[in-house]
Amino acid sequence: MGVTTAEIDIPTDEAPAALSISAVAELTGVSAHALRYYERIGLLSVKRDHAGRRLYAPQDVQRVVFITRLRHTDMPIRDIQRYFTLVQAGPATESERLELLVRHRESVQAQLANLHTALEAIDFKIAVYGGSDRSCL
Amino acid sequence: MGVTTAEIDIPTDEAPAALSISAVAELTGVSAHALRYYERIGLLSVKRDHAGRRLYAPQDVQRVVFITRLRHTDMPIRDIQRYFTLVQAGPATESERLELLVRHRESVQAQLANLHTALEAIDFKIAVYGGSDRSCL
DNA sequence: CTAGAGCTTAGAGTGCACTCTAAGTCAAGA
DNA sequence: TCTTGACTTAGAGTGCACTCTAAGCTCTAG
Repeated sequence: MGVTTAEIDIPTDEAPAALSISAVAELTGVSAHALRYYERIGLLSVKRDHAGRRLYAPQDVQRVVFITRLRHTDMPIRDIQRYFTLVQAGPATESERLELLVRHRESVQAQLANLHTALEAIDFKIAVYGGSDRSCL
Repeated sequence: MGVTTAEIDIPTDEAPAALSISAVAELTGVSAHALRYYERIGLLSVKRDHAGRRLYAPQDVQRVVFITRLRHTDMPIRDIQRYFTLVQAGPATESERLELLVRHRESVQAQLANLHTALEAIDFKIAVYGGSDRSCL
C-alpha cells in the first residue's frame, strides 16, 4: 500500500518524495532497527530533517532494496560494506567493483546448484514417502 | 584418503565398514567439532568402540550428508531435529514428516526464486559495469 | 498545556550454529 | 617405557546480523 505516503506536492521543488524510516521499513520489509544498523555500519548515508529525523530519498530506498537482494544471496555484510565503500570512492574503483560482483555471481550460481541438489534430495524423500533412513541421498 | 581406516576384516560379520570421526569429517566436509555437536543435540546417534570412540556406520554418514543438504537450504537446526525425532518415533509419524518436507520444499522454491531475482540484479549491475547508484534494481 | 506517537542516540542483549578449550583416556610406534 | 596423536567429555567462547533498551527530543491532536 501507500506508495504515495508522505508525498509533498507543492512546497519545495525537492525531487520526488522523501520517506520516513517507518515508511521505508514497511515498503522494503527491513526493520527500522536494521535500517539504522545499516547506516551505522556505513551501508547507507541518509539525510535528516530539521529535527534530526531520517529522510530516505528514492535512491536510498533503492539501495536498501539492493542490499536486501545481496543479503538474500548470503553476501556477508563485510562484502556489501566493501562494495559501497568502492561506490563512494568514485569511478576509479569500477574494475574492483566489477570483480567483486563477478565473484559474487559465481557464489550465487554455486548456491543455486546446491539448492537444486538439495531439492532433488527432498523430492526423493517425498517420493518415497516419510523418508526412512535407508533412502538418504 | 584411508577409506579402509579402522576396518576390521575377520573378527565380526559386522557389515561394511565403520569410519572414525576424522574420516567422516574429511569425507563430508563437516568438522569433527560439528559432528559431535550434531550428536549432542540429537541429530545423530553413533556407536562407540571399546575405547569409547565414535564409529560411523554407512547410514550415519548418509544422515550427515542429508543434514548437510538440509543446512544448505537454510533449514533451521530445530526443524532438522524435529524431522529426525519423527524418524526415530517410527512409521506412525510419516504423514507429519511428509508435511514437514513439503513445507520445506516450498521454502526451498522460494529461495530459488529469490536467488534468481538477485542474480538478475547482479547481472544487471555487471552489465552496466561498476554499478552506479542510479542503476539499482 | 499536556499526552502520546514516533523519532533520535549509544550501547547492551539475543539467537543461531558452530568452534574451541581444558583435562583426560587410549593405542601404537621409537 | 615414553611420547605422540587422535580421540573423549562438559562447558565456555565466537562471529554474524541483527534486535532491543533506555533516556531523551519533537511534532501533532485534544
